[in-house]
Amino acid sequence: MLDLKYVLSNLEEIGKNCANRRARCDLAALGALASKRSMLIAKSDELRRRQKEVGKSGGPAIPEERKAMLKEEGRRLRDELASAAAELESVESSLFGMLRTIPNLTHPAAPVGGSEEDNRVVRQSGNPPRFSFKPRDHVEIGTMLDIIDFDSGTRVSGKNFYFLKNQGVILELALVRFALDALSSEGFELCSTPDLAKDEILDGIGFSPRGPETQVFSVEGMGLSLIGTAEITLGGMLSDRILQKLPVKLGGLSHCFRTEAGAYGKASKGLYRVHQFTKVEMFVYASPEQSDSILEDLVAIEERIFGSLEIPYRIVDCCTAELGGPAYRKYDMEAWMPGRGSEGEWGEVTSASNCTNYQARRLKIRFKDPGDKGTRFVHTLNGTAVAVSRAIIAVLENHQREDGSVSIPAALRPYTGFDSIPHR
RNA sequence: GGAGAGGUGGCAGAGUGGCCGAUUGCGGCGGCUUGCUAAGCCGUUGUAGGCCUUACCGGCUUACCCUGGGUUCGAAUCCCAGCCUCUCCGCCA
Repeated sequence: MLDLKYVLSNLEEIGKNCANRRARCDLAALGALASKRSMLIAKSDELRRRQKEVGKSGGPAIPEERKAMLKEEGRRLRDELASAAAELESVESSLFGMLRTIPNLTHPAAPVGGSEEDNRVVRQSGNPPRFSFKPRDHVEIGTMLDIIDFDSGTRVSGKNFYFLKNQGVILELALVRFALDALSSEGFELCSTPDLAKDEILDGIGFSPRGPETQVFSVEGMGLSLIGTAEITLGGMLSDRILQKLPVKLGGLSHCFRTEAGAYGKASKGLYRVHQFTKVEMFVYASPEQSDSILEDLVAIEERIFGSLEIPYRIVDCCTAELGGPAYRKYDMEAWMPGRGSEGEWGEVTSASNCTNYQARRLKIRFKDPGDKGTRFVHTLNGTAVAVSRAIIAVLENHQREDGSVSIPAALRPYTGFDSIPHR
């Protein structure tokens, strides 16, 4: 959420930003609600002030007659206050509801554009591998090697669920451990997080837990939802706190659950778009001065991880329309997936965002600036270290051999304990 | 799951209907004292919203004593519900 005062005093900038981001907002209505809110607060404050005054002039030993008058006056104030408070509540709920739909400001260097084609490719590492045979996709490989079982997943849990089996299980754990070790050596504090979180936390991070196009599964009657990413739990971890030392770097392991509502029609074979996967996530609380450069650091870590896995990738600077609500700037990493499309395609495997103070404002995460009295909101950043399901696609498809077996990249072998997955 | 105790400012800990945004101690900050240190003395010290003023400083006001309701002219204080913590018992991966 943006700062209300900032929005009100920079209407033109906000309007332009909303347009760039393809977000709808009615700033005139917002302004009208905001002045109504100020008026109602002033009114309630004044009523409460008089109420206090009346209360104080009470006391135990005053004449009955005067007491009766005070009671009368007090009751009147109470009723007036109740109606003002009710009106204020309704005004605030529409005002803040509206404010929450306004997306974050945008980094001046982020490309302006309305669709994926407007994302800017920043750099590429490696080239798509050349196979002397027709490469298989991961669904075929996974089934052949008996390491992924989609049919059982569908029977037990429904479409877009899966079982990992045999070396597939070990591969998942190896990727997780590999990523955790990488983060640990980068100074991240490791966490394994809850897989469910309170709806208010989801909301603060910018996920809407309810509603028709929600991306998250909710637990009936509990006020809890299955998390779509550990960004939610890691960001919630320090909510309502005043931090002393920045940056705070957390590396979180969790399962991620997504409904993928509205994702019909997009290329989504096999593991690419599933309802549940395991992910190691980076989350950083930083000062406003640090956040730009930390975003670059996060991307560099992602690149080292995929570089070590010997997977060709490219980094894209996401355009305004693709940023989502909270991100100020976002870099996606796309890995080459030889089995995707007819001749292979780039597919998103990680994503790193700087959300500036957009999430921190709602989650009330501040820090003390030693130079300054008072507190300021921190900046939050997040980035994927390894999203296991998509990493498995990239590993299997890039390292496949003609007979269907898969060679394990050297960096991963200490974690798997085997150097290839043979065809059975 | 059952029984008890409790949740107050950075921390400790008073406060059982109006004099309480809250005694006091510690800590923090500023100053005095001091050859240095220790000690002592004086002062100061929460967060957020609204209005006004504004280059800056600031002024007025409201809210916040776990959360949400209620009683009352008036609630940290009384009542109800919930959450959390601690102790004991039971159950369990």
